[in-house]
Amino acid sequence: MRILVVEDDVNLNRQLSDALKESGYVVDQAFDGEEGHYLGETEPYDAVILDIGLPQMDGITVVEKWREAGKGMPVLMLTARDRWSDKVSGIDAGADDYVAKPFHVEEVLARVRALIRRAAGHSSSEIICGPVRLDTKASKASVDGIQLKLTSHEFRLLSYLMHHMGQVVSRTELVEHMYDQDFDRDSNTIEVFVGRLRKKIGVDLIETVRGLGYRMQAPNDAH
Amino acid sequence: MRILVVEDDVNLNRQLSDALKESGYVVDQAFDGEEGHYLGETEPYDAVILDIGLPQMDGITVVEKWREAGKGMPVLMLTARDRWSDKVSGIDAGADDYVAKPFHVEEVLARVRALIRRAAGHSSSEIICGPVRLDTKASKASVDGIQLKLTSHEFRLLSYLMHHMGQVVSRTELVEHMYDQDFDRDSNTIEVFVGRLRKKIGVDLIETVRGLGYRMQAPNDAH
DNA sequence: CTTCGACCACGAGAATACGCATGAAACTGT
DNA sequence: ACAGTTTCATGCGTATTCTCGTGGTCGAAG
Repeated sequence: MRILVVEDDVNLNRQLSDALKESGYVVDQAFDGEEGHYLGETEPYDAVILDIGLPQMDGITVVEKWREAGKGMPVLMLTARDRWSDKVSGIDAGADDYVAKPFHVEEVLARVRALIRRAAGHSSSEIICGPVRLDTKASKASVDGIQLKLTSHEFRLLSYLMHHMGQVVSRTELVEHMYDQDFDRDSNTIEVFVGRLRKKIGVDLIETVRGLGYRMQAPNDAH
Repeated sequence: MRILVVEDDVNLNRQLSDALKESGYVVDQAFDGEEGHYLGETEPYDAVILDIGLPQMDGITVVEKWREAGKGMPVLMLTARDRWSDKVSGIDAGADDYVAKPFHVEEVLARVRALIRRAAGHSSSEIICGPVRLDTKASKASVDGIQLKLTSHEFRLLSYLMHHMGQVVSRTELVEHMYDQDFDRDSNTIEVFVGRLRKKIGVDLIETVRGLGYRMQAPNDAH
């Protein structure tokens, strides 16, 4: 899962980004409205954390522009004080949620989790696919009840696949959501990781759809 | 749009319900956790507003039970002020959003709007033609409920035909949509693929219109 | 009603593209 | 410097796609 943090306060930005990375997300940072807007429009993020008060272009304008351009990713707004009118207009402009400063980082993390899982159409913080269980809250996964030991990229791969269960996920889509900005596209890294994941969670769970990508699904189709 | 309000404070409950009705929603009211849980499990709501502190059963438990039972409707939680940990656990239990008391009714309305808007984006994209079902989002197709195993070109062909159901689709049109750029015109690949598709989904569904192309249609023509 | 020509279906093999395993090399943080 | 992790290159096996040839079907015209 790839997240964009747009916040001009350098310290706060780093604090948030670090916490997110710790939870296993890939994070891009922006420090003013224009940079943030540009990134959000060109890169595919699973969620955006957006300060409302920003140099160059304020947060509300940024969201509005994204929504006009058809970008639908979930946006969590950071509002300065208890300016509740800001919150309302932010939400109506297209933001999906807000947190008032000052906030606990834990809370922001919980809200980001909720936004991402809601965007994927899941209602609880645990996603279950056959014997595999993904605990988004703790960033852990298990098979048949026993904990998995996954490397960070393996976890990101599993997480993305499980958030898009039943759907075919292309290689490029995976690359875009597992890595930040620049990454050499032609390589078989994804295949390698899929292979390693399959070895750990069982080979039947990730189906390969030739020419399109991969699909995660509980294996009950004998067909 | 039908909304459930679960709140034990009679005044607050009425206040919210009135505001919602004013906005054009249909509103049901509940005044304790058990009643709320029962209603939410038996009636189909588009959104629920749920107080966290309730008699009989607290809000977090209510959400958890709903989620376990597979109920996925968006839930907006009302939390007592400053109970930061409550918010986090509420969100992780499966609530989609929360508002801290005391709140402005305007704000609750904005959030309900946002929740419903989000939920609407998850209607599944399926095309059905007789016994054939095509799920474009998952890149899957089935006949009489059983999964089809289609290759990527077969799927593309089926997809195009089903998107133009009832219309005659010419060979060149198909070629142009199944292949990027240039393609050797003198070849009968399309015919080959139509043949293979017919073998998999049943021969009656794709009618050949001599001299023009193919037409997909549910087979009920006594002709 | 028959015949003719164009159009289409289908099978089987050849050519290709694709995904996978593997192991070595490069990288990372401790 | 070391152990764990990630990246890259190679070659192989196979599913998929394409080509080709034959025979069948349809429709119009005589």
